[in-house]
Amino acid sequence: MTFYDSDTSVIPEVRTLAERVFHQLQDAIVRGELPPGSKITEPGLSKTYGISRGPLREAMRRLEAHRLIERVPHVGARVVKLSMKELMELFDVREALESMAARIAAENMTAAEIAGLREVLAVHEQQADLARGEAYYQREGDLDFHYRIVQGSHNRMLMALLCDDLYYLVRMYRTQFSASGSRPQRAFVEHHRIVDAIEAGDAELAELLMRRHVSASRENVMARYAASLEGRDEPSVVTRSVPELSGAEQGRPE
Amino acid sequence: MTFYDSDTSVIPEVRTLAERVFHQLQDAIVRGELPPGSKITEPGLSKTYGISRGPLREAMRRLEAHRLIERVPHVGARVVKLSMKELMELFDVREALESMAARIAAENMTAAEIAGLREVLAVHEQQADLARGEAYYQREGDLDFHYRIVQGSHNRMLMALLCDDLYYLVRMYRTQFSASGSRPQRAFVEHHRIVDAIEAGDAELAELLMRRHVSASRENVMARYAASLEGRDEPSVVTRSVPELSGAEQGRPE
DNA sequence: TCATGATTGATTGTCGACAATATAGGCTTG
DNA sequence: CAAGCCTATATTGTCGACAATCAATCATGA
Repeated sequence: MTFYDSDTSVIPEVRTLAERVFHQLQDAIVRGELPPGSKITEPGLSKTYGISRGPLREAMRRLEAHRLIERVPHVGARVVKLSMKELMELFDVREALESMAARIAAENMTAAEIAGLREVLAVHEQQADLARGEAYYQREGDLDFHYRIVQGSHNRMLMALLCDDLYYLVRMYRTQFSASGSRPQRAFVEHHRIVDAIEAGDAELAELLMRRHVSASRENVMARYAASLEGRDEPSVVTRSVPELSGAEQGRPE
Repeated sequence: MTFYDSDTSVIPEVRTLAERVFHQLQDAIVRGELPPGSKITEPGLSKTYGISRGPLREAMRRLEAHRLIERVPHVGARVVKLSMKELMELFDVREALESMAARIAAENMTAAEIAGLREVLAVHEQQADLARGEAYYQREGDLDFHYRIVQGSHNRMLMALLCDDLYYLVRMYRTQFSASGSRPQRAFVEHHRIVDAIEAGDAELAELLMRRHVSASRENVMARYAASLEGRDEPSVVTRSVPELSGAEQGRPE
């Protein structure tokens, strides 16, 4: 049970049909059930989820706002397909935003929140011992760690941008590029040092370390991508064909 | 004629009714015609703009995504009202994002783009000579300057976040807090130095200067706010009552 | 007089149907 | 045989009406 599941995925607000189907679609996209680039049609999803096109359009509009789908007027919508360039752009934005978050968190985080952070790290350490190759939990845990620091900034705008928008894209990229966790030890150490800086109230150091941490993650992804282009030894960038859900069609958006 | 007007406000896409009324509403909110905190109702706007509730709901959903209105299920929507805390949060995010944008822009901007930047600064200088007290154009020009640098980063995600979302909030704050431009000379100098760094390809310096520039602007706003709280000498934070458009009601959202 | 409850009014959520537009395929023509 | 046009179909955009929910008002009782 990860932290962000407890307040975003599991029954966040079931007040309206549009809300419900929005979260269902969001989950389907992030999990890879609706593969990137696949065309999604309103009548299709309408029948699949058993609702009218009204609330469905509203859900799709929200998905578009969160950059999970792309719509073209009078043409249709497709699940967003992150190119390597866009993925690097995402890392740039994360670096800028999360380093700022770490800086503010170092100034504002409560003792309880810091304790929670330490607890998360402890859980990671256990999982790192158990699941050596299966680094999936580690990666989800990594996101959990970043989640808590952003929340620790107590900056609602940062939280909205990172937690509500960008992190869904990050999770989506992990399924799209089938990113099994590399460099787990290094990341562990970096996480610990960041928490140390936050606990010491050293805002500048926390910012610097977070910046380096995200940047290192970016370079790691970039290196794996470059390696996968020449020698196909390391299986990283594979567009896995996933069973379709509603007229999923692996086509080029442009 | 500002730069961003040429590709966001003036007839951006008239493909659908929802698009058109979205931009109309966006403009009305930013210009202050729909005052912050006022409740907007679907039948009201529906009659005002002469369209059905369908496309209107779509437009409102987009406004919500851009953080210009806030919706509560089964209750209604209100124009967002920036508190001082949220305004400071906005400056934090701007500082993080725009400093990153300046860094990338210093690496990627073309000679033509840099020339355009210089031209913008030249226009500002003229306007600073002409309209001394009326610094409104200067402020809009300031936003124009920032706009071009973000575009110079060639980072679509940064452009989307800053130009499509945050800058509308910034313009809205300027009407909400009736921010007439202070510290114009200082800002001029800072702008020039930033362009110098970009032209020299000094990414680190451009980043640092932009960070300081945004931070200084933040501190300036903060100081004016603090001053307006004690002595009412300097007229800055005034919630001006604007003529209503459709059932505008100056009520507290919570 | 004040608190509490039901009732009424309005607003939002949802649905099905019609009109406008774009894509795909076949047909005609050079 | 290829290229361009035209038609047909499916999808999107828009509309009006009905149902569900919330806020305010008014009546009632302590």
